[in-house]
Amino acid sequence: MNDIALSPRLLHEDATERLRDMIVQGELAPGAKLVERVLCERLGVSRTPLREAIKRLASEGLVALQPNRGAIVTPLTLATVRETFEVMGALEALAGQLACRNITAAQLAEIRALHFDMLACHARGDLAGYFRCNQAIHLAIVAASGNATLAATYRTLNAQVRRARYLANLSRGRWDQAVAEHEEILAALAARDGARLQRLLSGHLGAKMTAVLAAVDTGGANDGAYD
Amino acid sequence: MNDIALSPRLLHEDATERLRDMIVQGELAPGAKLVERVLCERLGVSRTPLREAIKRLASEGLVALQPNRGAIVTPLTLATVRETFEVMGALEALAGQLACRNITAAQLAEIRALHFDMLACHARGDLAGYFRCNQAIHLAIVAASGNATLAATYRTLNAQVRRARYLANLSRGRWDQAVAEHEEILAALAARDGARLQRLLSGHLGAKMTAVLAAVDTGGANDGAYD
DNA sequence: CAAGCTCTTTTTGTATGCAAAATGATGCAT
DNA sequence: ATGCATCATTTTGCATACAAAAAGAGCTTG
Repeated sequence: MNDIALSPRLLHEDATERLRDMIVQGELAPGAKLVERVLCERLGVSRTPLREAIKRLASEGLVALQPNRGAIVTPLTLATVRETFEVMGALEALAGQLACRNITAAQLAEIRALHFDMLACHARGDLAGYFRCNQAIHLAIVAASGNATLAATYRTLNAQVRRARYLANLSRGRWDQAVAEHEEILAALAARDGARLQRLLSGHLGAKMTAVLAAVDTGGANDGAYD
Repeated sequence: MNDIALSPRLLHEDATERLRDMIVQGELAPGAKLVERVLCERLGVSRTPLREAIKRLASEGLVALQPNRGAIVTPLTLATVRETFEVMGALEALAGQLACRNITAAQLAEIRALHFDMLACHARGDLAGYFRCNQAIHLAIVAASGNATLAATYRTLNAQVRRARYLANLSRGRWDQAVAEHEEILAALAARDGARLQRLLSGHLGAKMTAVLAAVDTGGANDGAYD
């Protein structure tokens, strides 16, 4: 009858997700050593699934393996953040172009709804909520491209950028600017203007990168990851 | 004295590489089931490092995990091949743009040398050699971008495309065309004409995709993966 | 003969044990 | 004290043992 089998959660998958979250949220700081015994206790699994999780995260670039010396959380350098933004910019530009061809009315409506949610958060000064909406919009555009490989690649790189969020905050000026950029992005998408959307997304990502780099560089109170 | 320690090869890294090669070269066909005991014998390792290797390849997209039912080699569908080409096209375009800014004289000289090697293979009708040179050129351009994240992402996706090589061959007409395109690419790179290089690489990848898709679709004797 | 049931075998997922490498502590000589 | 050799401890890497799930064989029943 009930074929909606709750997928039998495997320990190593669970461990992978939780460990990834711990890294993205900065609970495990960049450069921190991953001591197997400690993480086993914290996650309540044995070393075998934990080690499998670590190997997966290594392939995602969140963890660096050190032969015979375990693993560390990948350090977040200015160079890698800039590199990641460059690649994500190209991917989002492509996604925008494809989305203009492939997006459905329902998908566009959902993005528009998320856009207004985002405006509401901005008006209230709710930065955390704004961040969630913003992420959802970008992921929705990427999903609307209809290219699953693109979406998967984007998500993997995005994890790297999200880590920066916990190192810096967002200036009011940059925040306002980001919202204005989103207005234009939505308009271009609704008009199915692929070339324009591509330019806007590229510029948007570039500005975001500049903000994040400046924030990270000054060890400062700025977080471009919100826009 | 001798600190040049020959890196102590770890079994799981070795297993990862060999398993990846087996998949890329089609020794393990798309959709094939990965039976742990069999692979352990073939690779001469126990299940622990083998399973770690499988997890890594899962994150690279070469393997699909099936909870409680092991893993299979990711099927190669037309859709995923097309998707992968689309993403790689965007990445190469970005790489070309960056390479025009960052490439060193030595790097350019090496690419030029590879280009002539490639012409030699083409003249001799040495398809395998041509393929090697061609891959080396594209990887060198990506490397010359100076963006390591871009290079790593590119390599991961490239593994997917290389699998198609073992499903199809390359027509003479397409081969000649590809060589002509490479002439233009080299010229644009030497002239540091980023915009033009971007267009050329995009078009080149697009043509390659068309060739591969046609070849794969007809189950045919065509292999765009060579160009 | 098809469909379903039970029992066996195989395969996967996880925990644990053991050996090698790395880390840290102790003592010694300078 | 400082540098360094030696030894104990810890940690990693790998193999294996055990349990649960899936796959398969053979029987039964409609």
